[in-house]
Amino acid sequence: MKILIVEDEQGLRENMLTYLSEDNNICESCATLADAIAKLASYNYDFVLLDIGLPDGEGFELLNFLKKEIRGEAVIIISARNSLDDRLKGLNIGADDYLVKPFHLAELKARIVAVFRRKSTNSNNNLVFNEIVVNLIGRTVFINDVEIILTRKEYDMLLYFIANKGKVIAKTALAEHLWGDEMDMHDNFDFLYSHIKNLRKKILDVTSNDYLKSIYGIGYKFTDR
Amino acid sequence: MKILIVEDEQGLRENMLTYLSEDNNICESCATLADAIAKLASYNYDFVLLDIGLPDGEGFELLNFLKKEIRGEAVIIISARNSLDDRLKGLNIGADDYLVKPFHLAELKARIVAVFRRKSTNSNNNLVFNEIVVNLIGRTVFINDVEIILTRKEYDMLLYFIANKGKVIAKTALAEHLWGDEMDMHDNFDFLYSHIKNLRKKILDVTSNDYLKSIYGIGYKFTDR
DNA sequence: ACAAAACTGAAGAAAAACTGAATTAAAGTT
DNA sequence: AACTTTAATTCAGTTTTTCTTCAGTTTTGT
Repeated sequence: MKILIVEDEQGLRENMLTYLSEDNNICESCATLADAIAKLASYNYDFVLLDIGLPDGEGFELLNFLKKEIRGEAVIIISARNSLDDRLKGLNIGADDYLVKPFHLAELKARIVAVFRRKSTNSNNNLVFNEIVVNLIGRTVFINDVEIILTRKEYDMLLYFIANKGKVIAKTALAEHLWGDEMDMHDNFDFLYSHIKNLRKKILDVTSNDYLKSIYGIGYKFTDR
Repeated sequence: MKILIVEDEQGLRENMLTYLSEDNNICESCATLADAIAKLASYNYDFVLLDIGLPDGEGFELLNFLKKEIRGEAVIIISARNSLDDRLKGLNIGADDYLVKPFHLAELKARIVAVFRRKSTNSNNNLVFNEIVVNLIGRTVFINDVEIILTRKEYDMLLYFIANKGKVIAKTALAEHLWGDEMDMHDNFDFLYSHIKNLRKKILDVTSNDYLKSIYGIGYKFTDR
């Protein structure tokens, strides 16, 4: 999962960054609204963890920005304020959840999983696409009730594909989602090809359906037809 | 937004009706399953706010009805029951959100907006021209429900044609759109002809209508007559 | 009927994608 | 901390797909 942390309290920010990164998420962080908007303009994230009280404005402004652009990022508001008004304001503008400081990092993690699950429309902790079942909690994948063992990158890739099933995903977008902005892939997608190949093989070993379609010159599409 | 409120508690029903109507929604209400089904049969709504405990049955039945009919209405369940089982049941059958009584009307409103946003974000972006349907998200093209597979140039071309349907498009304009201004095509349009030919063939294979008309000396026109 | 424009199929060139194996890096163990 | 195991990345060679070119054919407007 690719997460942007917007929080000006340095200690908390770094704690979140460390904690969530340990869980194999691609995390980036910043401390101001301006930085956040800059990052959101250039990259796609699955999640934005958004503090309300920021040095250069209220987090709500960012929420408005995302709403106007009709973006897909899930937003969890993090705030010391617990009034009903603030909660409603956040939810009205389009936040997916609201977390009041102080909180346990474990709870943050649980909420991230819950929101992601809800966004993907299904009920329990599983993300399902035909015979493919991804368990978000255990990071396990079952296909036709056979577990397939995936590496980190393969798992993240599959999750991204299933979350975007049916959509064409550009190689650049995929690479960016998996590696963040640190990766400089000047026309070289060898590392991507390599993981794609391995994931594809593992899926094909237990399925006759080639879900992972290549779109020549563009990227990939995960679909059943 | 057109909203149907299904709730047997008179006080709550009228409160919701008043509150949501103030917000420029068209609201109608009823108190029984039977009435709700009658209304849904005759009118289209954007939203159904559905109480579970009704005098003549459980709201879940209505949910099943809607699901079987594959209707587009968003459903928010309203219930005094807060058990995980009930929540899951509702969400599994296809509700979009679940609200536990008692609740603030402001929160109801926030959820309606949130669900609407989620729904409209997920809706696919299609470009349609007669029997030709181009799905921009999936980068697919269906003609009479048959998928035709296009290369990059062909797809871009078709998109440009449909975006400019009925208009005459000069070859130079088309070439510039597909290759940019760096292409030096001094009177030689062979490369264009080649792609035109291929696209035309793929369309003609599944249609009897020759959409792609040549305008001698000028270019092309994409039209159905 | 003529010349210009448009079309066609096939072939070669180019770009993109894939593969297996080797190397390097990271994670996990004792 | 040294060692083992696993995963990620790089690389060179191969295959696939698409793009472009070209020579010959057909259509079009005058």
